[in-house]
Amino acid sequence: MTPAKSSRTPLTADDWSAAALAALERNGLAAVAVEPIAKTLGATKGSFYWHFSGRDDLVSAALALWERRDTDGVIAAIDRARDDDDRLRLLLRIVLSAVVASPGAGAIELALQPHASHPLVAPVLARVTRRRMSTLEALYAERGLTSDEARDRALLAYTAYLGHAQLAHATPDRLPKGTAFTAYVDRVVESLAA
Amino acid sequence: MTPAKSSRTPLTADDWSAAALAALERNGLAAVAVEPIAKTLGATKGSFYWHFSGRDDLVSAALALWERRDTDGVIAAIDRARDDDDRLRLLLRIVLSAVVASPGAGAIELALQPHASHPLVAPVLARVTRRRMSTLEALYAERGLTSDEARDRALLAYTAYLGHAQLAHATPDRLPKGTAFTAYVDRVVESLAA
DNA sequence: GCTCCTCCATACGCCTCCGTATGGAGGATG
DNA sequence: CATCCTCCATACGGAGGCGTATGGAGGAGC
Repeated sequence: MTPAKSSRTPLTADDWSAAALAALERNGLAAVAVEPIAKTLGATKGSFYWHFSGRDDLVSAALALWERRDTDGVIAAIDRARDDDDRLRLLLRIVLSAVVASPGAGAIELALQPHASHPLVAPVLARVTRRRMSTLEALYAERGLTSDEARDRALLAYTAYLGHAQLAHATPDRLPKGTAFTAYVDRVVESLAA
Repeated sequence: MTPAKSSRTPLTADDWSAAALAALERNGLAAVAVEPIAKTLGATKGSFYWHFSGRDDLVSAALALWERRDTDGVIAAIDRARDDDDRLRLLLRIVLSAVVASPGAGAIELALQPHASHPLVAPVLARVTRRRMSTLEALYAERGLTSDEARDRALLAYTAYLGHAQLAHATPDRLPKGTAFTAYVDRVVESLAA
């Protein structure tokens, strides 16, 4: 059996952050509540207030974790792609497919929508949006578009992604399934990258 | 002055529904709470429980109000348009512009996102999405597209609208302003209607 | 083996919201 | 003017969340 007998390994702040992010992803910002999350971790508030100063602290940690995981990750993957690949099409295909493949992808920005002006949420949301759009804009500029054109195209591509994620989570039955879905993604990618 | 002296006119269930919808629009489903809304109406729970059976009843009423106001309204406006107008472009232009013109447009579907699977929310969201997409699909079919093509194009147009609304509310500074905005809308409409 | 330091459980008071009980003001109705 | 019915205020109990106080278990270091 596992080494420890009954004494479990101590919880870390990251454990709490991850649990908070999971709660945020599934049930919205209101679900980032100390006592319910403590229950899922098999702990009590005593542990929480040792690692964090309060609920706001936990919310901030979860948002920071999201920013690192979902935005830095994708952007880094694209940067790592071979330069002569069609990185724009690659990026679009990755993110549009991920929304249905991995259940949590794109769920956080949706969960944050009702709290876009929340003092803890707003700066993170602004940063994530700006970085994502800059990446898109650069990819369009790479293809020879003017600055204005690249900006508009990046805008349309990003709004299409956001709406795609929204639809996939709220009313998934509206999206085609199986091969029809990949065909649909192909058409969208072509439409956005043409 | 107004007819009544100090005695205010009695509240109706619609007053509560409208206040609930406003709260939902601004602060999410969690803000549809009896006591805070009572405060904004200058009343107490005593009034509320006269008109409604409980909180769920109020939520349902607000959702029904939204469905009537935001979806029936737009679809009816399009149906009323002269047949030889380009109704697809008209619709797209209306909804894309409304998102920034009237602050509340498109805000409810965003506020509902974290609760898409909520038993009271899910059916309304499904109905609204289905009807909107059917309308779009019919407009594309009108232009001679096949059924499959029309469905895919409607899907892309609707996701672009959703994402546009999301961006406009969460990070409005990412959208161009003034004449640049109308130019952007023109390009999006052309891209979607071409 | 004693001490200290880390990590956490328990217990408490407070606040906010839900839902219920109860009574009362005020117009309608005879 | 007495009565009834509509609409609502007040007051209460309960649930669940936040933050604090306090003590204790258990390993690290000497």
